[in-house]
Amino acid sequence: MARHSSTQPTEVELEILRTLWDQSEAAARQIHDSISENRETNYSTTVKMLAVMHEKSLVKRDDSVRPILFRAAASQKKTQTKLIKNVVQKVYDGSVGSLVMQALSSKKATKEELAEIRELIEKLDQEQK
Amino acid sequence: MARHSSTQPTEVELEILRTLWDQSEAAARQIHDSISENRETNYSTTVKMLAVMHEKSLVKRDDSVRPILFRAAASQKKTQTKLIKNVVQKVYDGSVGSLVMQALSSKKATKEELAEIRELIEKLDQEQK
DNA sequence: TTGCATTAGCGAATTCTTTCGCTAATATGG
DNA sequence: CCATATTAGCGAAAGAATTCGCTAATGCAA
Repeated sequence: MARHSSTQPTEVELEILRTLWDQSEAAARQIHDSISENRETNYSTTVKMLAVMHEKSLVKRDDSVRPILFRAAASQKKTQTKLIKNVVQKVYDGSVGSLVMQALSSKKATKEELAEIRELIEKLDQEQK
Repeated sequence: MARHSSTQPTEVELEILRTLWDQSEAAARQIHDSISENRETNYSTTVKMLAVMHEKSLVKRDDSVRPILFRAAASQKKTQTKLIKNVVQKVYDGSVGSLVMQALSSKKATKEELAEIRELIEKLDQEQK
């Protein structure tokens, strides 16, 4: 039955989740309109994906109301963390440092971001002592 | 024909690429042995994957020698960069800073890594001035 | 209520990835 | 050179992810 235990969201699923994180709660129609901005797709498809995602417990649905409302089952942060861990594992052999280095040098972060990161590093440095 | 223009390697393809980056050049057999450590799979499958990857131009092959030797078509760094950009785009709305912050705080980097990162930040800071 | 529009659900088709059996080609040791 | 093992290639099947047509259910406005 629950054939998808440790469910990494797929491409389309992620797009749907993104709009849900944005809107916190939405009906199929809104979700569809939202992802339609990037991806040419059919309302039916969106509805189906929502069904699939509900199967996988990626979304929760409130069908006590019409139209049915959807929410992301996991927070954006949690999901991101999982995805990152996955990438780090898959392409950086588990070395977060490498990922960070490369991310930083390949695409510039803003000044503010850099400052923030620097602070974080101070803190981490302390902890490690 | 070339139906895969901007080809993100898939799961298995990545594993194969990883061993190629490691060994720089290898025959199907070696590659197979290498990925067999993690993934239960068949020699035929590996050979087929190599064919597919050649189709997609993910690997180059030298068939002037026997056994045929394979190389990754793109460097590890280039591929990693693409993958990161992709993730950043998909899950962080293009904000490298967010990715870095989260990566750093979710999984600890080593002391050395932190030092390195700190240095990099100094440099980036300078450049931005 | 009735008719029309929107929402929901389902099964089947499509596309992409991964798998493998089977055969052919090539190398190797005796 | 022959027998046997290893390597290469191919097509088809199995598995996912994504798509959509069609129908059913529900809502809404006249």
